[in-house]
Amino acid sequence: MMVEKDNLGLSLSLNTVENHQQQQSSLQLNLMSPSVSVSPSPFLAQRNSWNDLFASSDRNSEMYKNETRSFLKGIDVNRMPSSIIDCEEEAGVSSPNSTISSVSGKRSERETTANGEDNDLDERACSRGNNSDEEDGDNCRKKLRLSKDQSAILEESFKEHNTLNPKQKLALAKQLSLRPRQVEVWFQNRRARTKLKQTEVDCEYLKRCCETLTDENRRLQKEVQELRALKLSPQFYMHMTPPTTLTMCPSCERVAVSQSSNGSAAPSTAAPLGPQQHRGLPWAPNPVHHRPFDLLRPRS
DNA sequence: GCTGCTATGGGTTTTACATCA
DNA sequence: CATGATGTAAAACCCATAGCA
Repeated sequence: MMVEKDNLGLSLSLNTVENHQQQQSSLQLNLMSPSVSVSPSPFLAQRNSWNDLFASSDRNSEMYKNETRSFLKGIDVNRMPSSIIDCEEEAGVSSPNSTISSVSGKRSERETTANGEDNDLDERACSRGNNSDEEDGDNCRKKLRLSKDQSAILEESFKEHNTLNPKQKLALAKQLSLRPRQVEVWFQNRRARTKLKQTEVDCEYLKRCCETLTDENRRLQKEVQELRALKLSPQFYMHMTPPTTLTMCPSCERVAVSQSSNGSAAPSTAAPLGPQQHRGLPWAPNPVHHRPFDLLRPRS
């Protein structure tokens, strides 16, 4: 949906706890991205509020681990809606796409006894179990679109948190009359779309960095040429003072020029004093005019 | 034919658990 | 017996891509 594209909830800093290394590496770029906020990821920030509702969604946390274990032991609170289970039981056995055949015996044994997460195995057998498409018969892949209401609720949930723990998934699935697998897939695809959008933003940003650096390079080369031309002129040497000790001001990063020959503390260049310049101190203007990346930083 | 959305299957990473030295 | 190393299975996730509207 086009409307959705503008509402992807993009963020510069997606370094959430569970992100993999590859994601983190790409997202560090975002810290300087000009088109989006530099504040921490909304996903990260919103995780807490979601967790308030659903205990913990962090799969690294002990609470989550315990939850997962409780799923495997078949706690009733995570039981699927009966209608959904019925659908999956019908579809799961006959589908050629079922992953049941590929799992180990141990796993299969658990499927027969456990509720909750393990229903996903059956869900994978038939990708489509929406209540509205009973007439589909053999073919599971029809009427793929979710309703507007379903999409809106999923979108809202995604804004709250871009990943789901089993409880959240089941609750959403029940609320939307979807199978947990469908909710899971929707979130996966939604994360993929977000990442794609972020990649586009990063790409644009890098492009602009490249352009800025090219301009800067051009400018510096021109400056070098001018200086070389000046160097050829004998008058150039007459204005030069011998270099002595150079130190850097820690606050403004300007170069201090202490001239031991005459003891004066005047700046060595003809540049006027800037607003940050320390009057009365021997800080010369910083030879670096500006940093190219600064130009790209978001201006408030 | 193109586009966007949904679903699938394969591969990877993380975690828990069992076994062994 | 406690402990660390290692192997294995399961779960969750990402990614590429197929199928559908």
